[in-house]
Amino acid sequence: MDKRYMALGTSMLVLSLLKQQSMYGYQMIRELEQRSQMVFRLQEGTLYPVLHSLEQQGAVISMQKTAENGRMRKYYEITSHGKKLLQEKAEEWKIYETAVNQVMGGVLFG
Amino acid sequence: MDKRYMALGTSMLVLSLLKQQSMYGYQMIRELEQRSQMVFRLQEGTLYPVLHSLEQQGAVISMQKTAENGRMRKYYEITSHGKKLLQEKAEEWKIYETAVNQVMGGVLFG
DNA sequence: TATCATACCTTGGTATTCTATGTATATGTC
DNA sequence: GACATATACATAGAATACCAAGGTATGATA
Repeated sequence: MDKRYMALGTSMLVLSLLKQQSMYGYQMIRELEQRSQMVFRLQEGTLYPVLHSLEQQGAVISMQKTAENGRMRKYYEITSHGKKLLQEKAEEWKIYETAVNQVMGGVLFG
Repeated sequence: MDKRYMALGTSMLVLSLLKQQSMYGYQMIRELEQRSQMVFRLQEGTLYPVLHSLEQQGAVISMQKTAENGRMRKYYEITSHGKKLLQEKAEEWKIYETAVNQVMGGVLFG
C-alpha cells in the first residue's frame, strides 16, 4: 500500500468489503489485492490496528471461529453504525475525487 | 485541508496549478480553494514547506518580484522536471482512483 | 523436520499535514 | 493617527496514517 495515497482511510475500503460480506483479516488483505488489481497491498501492520479501532468505535463486531481446516479465524461483521460511517466516507470520497479532477483539469488525459 | 484526504500529495495539485501559470504561494491557496469549491483549504504551514521541497528537487524555480502595490512576492515556475513529475503523479492518481471505485463498487451511488 | 502459507498481533519509525505562532507591509476605517 | 484586516512570507511542534520489521502459533507439503 502506497503511503501517499492511502491516507483517505483504509477504514473506508475495509468497511466497504465488510458491507458485502463478513470476513477475517487475512482474507481482507487478499480480497483488496484482487479487487484493486494489486494496487492496494494492505500491510498487516496497517490492517489490524484499523480493525481494532473500528471495533472500538462500534463500526464492526468480531467473532472467533474455528474453520474446517482447524485454524482460528476472527470474523468481522459491519454494524448499522458502520454502514452509516461508510456512507459518509463514500460521500466524502466522491467530493474529494471531483475536486481533484477539477483542479487537475487539463493535466489528466483519460 | 483535511488530513485524511490530502496525503496523495499537495505537490500534485500545486504542480498542476503551476503548469497552467506561474504563481506565488498565497495565490495558490486562493486558487485551490476556488477551483475545488472550497474542498481544498490548503494551510500555509503545509504549502510553504512543500514549495521549498519542490524547489530543492528541481521541480520548480522561484523568483522574487515586487508587485505594483509594493508587496514582495515569490513567484514559482514549473520546470521540465516538474512537468515530468506531475505527469507521473497524474497517472498514479488515475490508477488509484480507478482502484478505489472498483473496491467501493456498490457503495457508491453517483 | 524443515519450510511455506495461513492467521493473529505489536512496536517503532517515517512522511504528511495541521495548529499555532511569528514577521512585515498595505489598505480601509474611525 | 490608531487600529483592524488582508496580504505575504516563514518555522516549530503535534497529530495522524501507514509501513517495516518483528513476534507467536498452526496446518500442509516436501
